[in-house]
Amino acid sequence: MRLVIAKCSVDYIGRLTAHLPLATRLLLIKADGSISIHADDRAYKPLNWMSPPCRLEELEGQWRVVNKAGEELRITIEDILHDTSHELGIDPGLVKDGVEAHLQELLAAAPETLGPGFTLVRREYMTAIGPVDLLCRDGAGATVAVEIKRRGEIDGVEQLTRYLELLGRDPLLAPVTGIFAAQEIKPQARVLAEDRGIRCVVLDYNALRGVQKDELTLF
Amino acid sequence: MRLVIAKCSVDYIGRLTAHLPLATRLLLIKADGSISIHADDRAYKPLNWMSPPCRLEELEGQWRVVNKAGEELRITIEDILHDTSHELGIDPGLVKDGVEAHLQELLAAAPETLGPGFTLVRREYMTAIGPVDLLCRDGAGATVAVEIKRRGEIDGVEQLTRYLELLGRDPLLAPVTGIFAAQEIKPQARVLAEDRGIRCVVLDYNALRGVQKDELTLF
DNA sequence: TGGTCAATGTCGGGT
DNA sequence: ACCCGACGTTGACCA
Repeated sequence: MRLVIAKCSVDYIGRLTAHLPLATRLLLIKADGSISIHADDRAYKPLNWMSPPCRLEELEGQWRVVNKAGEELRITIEDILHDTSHELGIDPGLVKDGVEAHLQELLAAAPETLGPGFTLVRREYMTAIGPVDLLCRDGAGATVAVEIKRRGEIDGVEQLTRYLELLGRDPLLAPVTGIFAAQEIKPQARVLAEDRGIRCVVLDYNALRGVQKDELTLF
Repeated sequence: MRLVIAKCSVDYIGRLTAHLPLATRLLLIKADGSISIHADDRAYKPLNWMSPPCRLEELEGQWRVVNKAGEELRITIEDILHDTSHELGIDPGLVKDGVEAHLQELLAAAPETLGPGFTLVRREYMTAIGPVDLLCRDGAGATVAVEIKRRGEIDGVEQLTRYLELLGRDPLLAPVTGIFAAQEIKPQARVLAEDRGIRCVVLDYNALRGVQKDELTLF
């Protein structure tokens, strides 16, 4: 990893055109060849960047980065104030807990959370337009499609609606009802869902984890 | 801006929980108080970060970053290999060209691109569920809602469908037809749109710019 | 490779 | 502060 503080201007010509006027910035060159240009604010986002795979051609006062798609970053260097390189090695990577996949896992292990007598048919039930998070049967044996979100918003309701429309045409499954399950459901999403006859269920991650733990202690 | 290369492990407790095992990484501390932790790959995304506003408390071998929402980043420092600070000043900021706003601007100036006799009623026509990109009238005087995208995908069709449903209930506007206009329209989005009676129009950014330029030269 | 979806999405604008 | 939509979204996963 190479860290360069430089007075520079930048032009990007690719999916759009963008220009950065002359100023002092951080140029962050990584071992995979990627480069990002940071100002002294916004933790997350560089002002400009080029993702790998790409190639950096370093000329006098003019750096040029190009990728396969023909996108180009042109960095005009006025002055270099700092230039150091550091050996970092391969990172062991990030371990996450609490994302949607875990909610799905926990709910698949405890479908009765959604209603009495609920049983799981399949997780990630494939359809032509994408996978349904959970396919269940309710206490009466009717098919229920479940869309799981961390935060339930309108997009999620639309997604579930598309699945319901498709699944409802399958005579082996019809009639199919829907459940929109999330840790938090935005009011507008709830209105839209209920207007379409989709039941909303608010999930408690810790409680679900507790349920699973209790079940584990049975063995 | 402060650049630290350190052997560290990191824990994030917030919207989710995440852990980074011990390794050498870049800690990027910006003037606005934000911090991001980078490995030697992936141009764009840090492994971990905290967005401003947040506060960094620096103890012996243990950094702690917290924000208003109670999210926390705990950085355990094993060894510091590099530590420099640099004055960057305020960045003049990025100038973009070719984003959706420009497409909308150009199309608003040349509504006849969408069909003979088309006229503009309003850009960003407000509704209860959000702004319609363009509201037009066709050659026969009927209302047309136009959704503009750089890349037309299913989400955009859903969005336009919601607007059409709402606008169609307004007796002053009804009946309302829809146009899905984009520089590129994905096949699945086209199928969905046309299935719902929405016309698809592929836009040529350069041609549109040409039209506008021609009009400008008339004056 | 292309399609679909999640994300600690981030960011900006309007109400 | 909430809501909504764009983003060079990025990134992962699966057919």
